[in-house]
This record gives sequence, C-alpha cells and structure tokens, in this order.
Amino acid sequence: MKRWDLQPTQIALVDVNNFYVSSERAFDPAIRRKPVAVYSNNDGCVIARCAEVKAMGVKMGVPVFEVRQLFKARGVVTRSSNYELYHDMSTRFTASLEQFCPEVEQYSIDESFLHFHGFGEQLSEHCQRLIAAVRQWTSMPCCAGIAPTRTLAKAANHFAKTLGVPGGVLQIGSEYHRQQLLQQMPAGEVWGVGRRLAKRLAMLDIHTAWDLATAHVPTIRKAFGVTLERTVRELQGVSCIELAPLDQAKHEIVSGRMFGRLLTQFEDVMAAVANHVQLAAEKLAAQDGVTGRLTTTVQARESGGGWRHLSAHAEFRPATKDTQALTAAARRALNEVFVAGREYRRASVCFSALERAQEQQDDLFGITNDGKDRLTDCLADINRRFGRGGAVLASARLSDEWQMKREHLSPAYTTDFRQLPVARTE
DNA sequence: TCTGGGGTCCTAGGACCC
DNA sequence: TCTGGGGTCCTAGGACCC
Repeated sequence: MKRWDLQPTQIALVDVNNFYVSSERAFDPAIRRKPVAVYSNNDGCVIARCAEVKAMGVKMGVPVFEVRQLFKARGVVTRSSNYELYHDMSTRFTASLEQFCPEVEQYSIDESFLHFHGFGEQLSEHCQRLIAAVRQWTSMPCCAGIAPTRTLAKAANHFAKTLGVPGGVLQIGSEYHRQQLLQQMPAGEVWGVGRRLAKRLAMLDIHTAWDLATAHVPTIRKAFGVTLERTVRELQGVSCIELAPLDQAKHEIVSGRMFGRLLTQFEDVMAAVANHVQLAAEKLAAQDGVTGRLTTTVQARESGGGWRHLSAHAEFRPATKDTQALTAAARRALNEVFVAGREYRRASVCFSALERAQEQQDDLFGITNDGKDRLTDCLADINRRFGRGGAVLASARLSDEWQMKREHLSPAYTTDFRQLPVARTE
C-alpha cells in the first residue's frame, strides 16, 4: 500500500472557516452565538454565511431580496462587506502561519498553501498545533488538508471541513484513503473544475473526483486542454500546478463597481469612472507601473430589458501613470459609448499593457511627462497618509450619485483609531 | 424592483513576416 | 485547375478561482 503521508514533500492548505463571518465575530462577541451573513458590495447578494445560515439552505451568491424575509424571521445578523477589516485579519492570519512554516504561499485573502519537506509522521500533529494557535491569536477557526499536491490538499481540506474531523486536520494517508475520499467527492467540487466543466464531464460519465483522477489523460487533454490535464495529474499525486507569487506585478488592473442606483446622466457616470481611474492609478503606483492601454466599460440597459457591456479604449505611447491624462482618456472613451436617455448600472476601468516604470522604453520622439507624474505620486502619497479619498481630482468628486450602499457596515475596528473596540471590566 | 469585484490562464483566430 | 510552411504577436473570449 502506497503511503501518501510519507512522500518527501507535503502541501497543507490552511483556510479560515467562513472567513468574513469569522472576522466580523472576532471583534463583536455579541454575534458569536448568533447566525451571521455578510453581503457583497452594494448589499446585493450574500457572499459569506456561518454554518447555521448554510444549514438554512442559503446558497453562496443569492440575491439579498430573496432571503430578507427568512433572515428577519430567523434573527440572522447581517453585515455589509468591510474589506478594511478583512484585509487586516488576513494579515494576522498569514503572519500566524509563518510561525509554523517557513514556506507559506498565500493563495487568497483567507487561505495559504504551506510547503513541508521531510516532516514524516509528525506533520498532522504540527498542523493541529498551528490551528489551535491561530484560534488563540486571532480567534478565527480554521482547517487544514494535507497531501502531496495542491489539488489533493484542497480536496483534503474540503473533507476536513465537511467531515468535521477532530483537530481540524485531514491528511491523505494512503492510496486507499485517497480513493475513498475522491470517490465521495463530486467532480464539480475539485479545484479547477467549475460548473460548466462539470456538466461537460458528466456527459462523458465522469461524475466523481475519482472518475476524473482515473480518466484517460490524452482524451482529457484533447477535449478540455492542458489546464484540466494538469488537474487530473494532480489528483493522481503528481504536482504540476505552480502559483504566481502574490507580490508579482499584475498584468492588468481593474477597478469597477455597480452603482448604488441606476444612473442616466453622463456626468454622474463619469464621476464613477474618474473614481475608478484614481483607484486603479493607486494600484498601478503601488507596483511602480505604467499603463499602455485603458478600457472604460459601462453596463447599459437594452430596450429588451437585458444588460449590455459597452466599452471603448485608449492607448498611451509612451505608457503613463498620469492620472489627469488617464482620466481625460477615460472621458473620451465614455463619450464614445454613452447614449443619453439610457439607464446605466455599472462602470469599470481596466489598465492593461502594463510596464515597470524604470524599464519603460523611451518614446521615439523623446516625449516624457515628468511633471504630471509628480502630481500622480503626490496624490497617491496624500491618500496613503490620510486614507482613501484624502485627495482626488475634482472630476471624481463632482457627483456621488454612484456611491454604493453599505447599510450594515461594522466599524473599522483595527484600522481607524476612532473606531477601536472598547473593553470594559465590571 | 432588487444578483459583487478583481484577478488568472489558455485557446483560437487574424494579421503579418520571410 | 493548380495557390507553402512555419513562425510571431496581438486580441477577444471562455473558463476558472476566491
């Protein structure tokens, strides 16, 4: 029998249970024993639920209006997304993991892959101590799945949660164990298999993760491409999915959002666009980048009632980070697609063709934009020191009709002195 | 009446080159 | 009538992730 737990390299996937809910509960003991749900931006749909709310049958992503009555009747506490809080809790979580593993690969806001080499049979206990420590240091519950590949570690983590294993750690220990688990797992639950792929796989009579792991690889390759082939090999125990480091410069930067209500006026939509240009420009500055291409996209209502994406783009040579030039280009692009009298519900801005500022090629004609870049740097600096919105171009503030709804927002417990939680002793 | 936001990778197809 | 082969680069779109 192949011993999977004694392979020289083991990967643990550790993630926080119901991360947004757990973050909300961390600073508000009053809701620790109550059912809690967290809403998306704009209070549009449900994006996090505690176990009790999941048990009520509330699915990820359901529109809020569908569950409002249920939540009221069952006393569910609701919160708008509080990303300042979540990011801070995420930093604390990752820092805790680093106390237990030198090789932490952060994958998303609430989960990391931990790489262990030559740990032998003690790894499971080590991860149990890790989970207890995270609980003590951050108050957040988490689980770990351990296996030789990322995809199998994800699967193990899935079972650590759903089977409620003691200590919150599940390690795939043997060939038999791997088979047992994968046979219980629907193919659509496998990391990298979404709804559409699951449907197409079902037509080939592939229903479980085990079916997928034992499928004919060349057939999979031919029908679904190299991405799914890699998933199959990972399920077989061959590590072949690498992750790009999180701190690597992004290839594109997007900022976009639904409006708090439908808009019809050009300047209202433009105010949102200008704000997104500013946010994207700050992210661009953070990676010391410049952009060669800007795309403005809006969603407009069609005469039939459906929604349609309309977009136009502008190019920059040389590439730039000048917020004024970017905003002006975004305005021209919006002008190309905006039709008076239509309703709009969303705007977004995407920077692509990104380059590093230092490696930027000189323009053939020696055109530079030194002075304007200094203004951009200065704005970014002010916003870093005084918080978002400390200084913006006037065009981004002409209208705030587009601002999103956040009617159930919790305080910024950890990032704003005025909102620190207060502890009292009796 | 109300349905998020920000990313990634891969593929196919067109334009263009010698 | 018969109309190459191989390569690069770019873009749009599809699928996935949390």
